Amino acid sequence: MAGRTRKGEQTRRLILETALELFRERGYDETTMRLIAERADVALGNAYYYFRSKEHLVQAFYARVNEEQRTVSAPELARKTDLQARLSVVVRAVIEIMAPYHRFAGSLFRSAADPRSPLSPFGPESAESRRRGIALFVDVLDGSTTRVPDDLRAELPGLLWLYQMGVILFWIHDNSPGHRRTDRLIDLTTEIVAHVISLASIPILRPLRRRTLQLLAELRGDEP
Amino acid sequence: MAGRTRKGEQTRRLILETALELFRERGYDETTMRLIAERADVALGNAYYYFRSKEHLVQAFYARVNEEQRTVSAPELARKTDLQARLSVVVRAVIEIMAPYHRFAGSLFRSAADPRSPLSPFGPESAESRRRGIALFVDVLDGSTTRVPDDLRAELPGLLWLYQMGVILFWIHDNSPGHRRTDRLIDLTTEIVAHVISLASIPILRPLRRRTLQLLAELRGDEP
DNA sequence: GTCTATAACCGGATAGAC
DNA sequence: GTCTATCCGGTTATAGAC
Repeated sequence: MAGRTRKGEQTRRLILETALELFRERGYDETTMRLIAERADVALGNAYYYFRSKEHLVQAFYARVNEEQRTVSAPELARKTDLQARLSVVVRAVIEIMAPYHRFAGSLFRSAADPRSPLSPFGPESAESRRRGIALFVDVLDGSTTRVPDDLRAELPGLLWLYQMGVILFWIHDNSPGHRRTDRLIDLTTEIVAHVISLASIPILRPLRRRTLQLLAELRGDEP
Repeated sequence: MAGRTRKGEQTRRLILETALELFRERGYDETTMRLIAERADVALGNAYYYFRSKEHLVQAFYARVNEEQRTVSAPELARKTDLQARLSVVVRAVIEIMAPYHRFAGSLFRSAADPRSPLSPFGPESAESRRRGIALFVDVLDGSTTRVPDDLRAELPGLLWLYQMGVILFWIHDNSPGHRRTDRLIDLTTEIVAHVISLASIPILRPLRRRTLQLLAELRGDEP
């Protein structure tokens, strides 16, 4: 594997930092591999030695966002027990971290939806980063005072992670100053989501809940 | 504009049919503009004369799917009044029509999520095709016997169109034979969706409904 | 307005020498 | 690990024929 020696690690890091810098400055398409290599003062082929493709640079970006999201949210999560508040903290964090990459993130989501792309958040190459993303929502739930029915508890983190993906998709299309519209979306939707979760226990909705859970259970299992 | 004369229309059609054929056979990336031109027996430049980019060929694909979905669903819609049944008809239709393009559709959804891509279903270039897609769900609702609160009625077609996009996204990732898993998803989710819509009228859920509609109202208006 | 032919540019990706 | 040279395909440009 690439980047095993001290020197290799340094070169790898240099290339990644340069790439992220350029992504922020110019977006995805305008950032050519040639430009990354040039600014990092390495040969084009060398960039490809460390990152098999331009898309693999993006995987590295995902991993970093993930990591920072957890770090940034931790102190606030330690202080809050209200489900809406906790949800809001982590979702706001991910948007805040990605903020400098707004333009970049747009082109990014391209590959995200392609199942054969190594960048698809649903694909096998992203399993690890997805697992970590979902794990954060396990913490969000575990630390909250809201009562969640046991059957739902198992599925909820994955659903909340999907919800977060939805927010990110919205943010990508949001050009309001300081992503105000996305902030507002988070305000309103975390409230709705928390409300729905608390309603999930009431009797009239039991059939709906059972049906929904059955659906989720069925869809698990023979995923490619 | 290109394709105004009879002959031009024919050439345009020839290029499009050839492209769709190749998309079915080889997917998106493997289908080069050079290959399309070659098999259609036109010059490369001529293909670009009728379709400004490879992505514009895809817009044409969207339009056709849209059109066929309406045609194929029409007879069944004329006979059914149950909301779940009607929903099921149109969503199944769109999957059936796209079935031969499964691999192709995967790479397709790439550009779909990029707001700056001419293919984004949320972008201005797709406004017309989106409008038509949503219009079909207006028909689905209008012909059904389910009672829908007035405030919700305005928003629902757009939401159902989004739901359909979700199904398509699932289908893209579905490799089960004969897209059985997607069929099952449609069974279960149309039932859930229809159920939720019918529940929307009951009093306990009124606050939730109001809040959700307020959210949607607020998000409309200053979209980029 | 339609179309051909051909050359060129650009950027992602790879091969193979050092 | 790193470089240079090269391939490949989307896209553009040009010049001219019907």
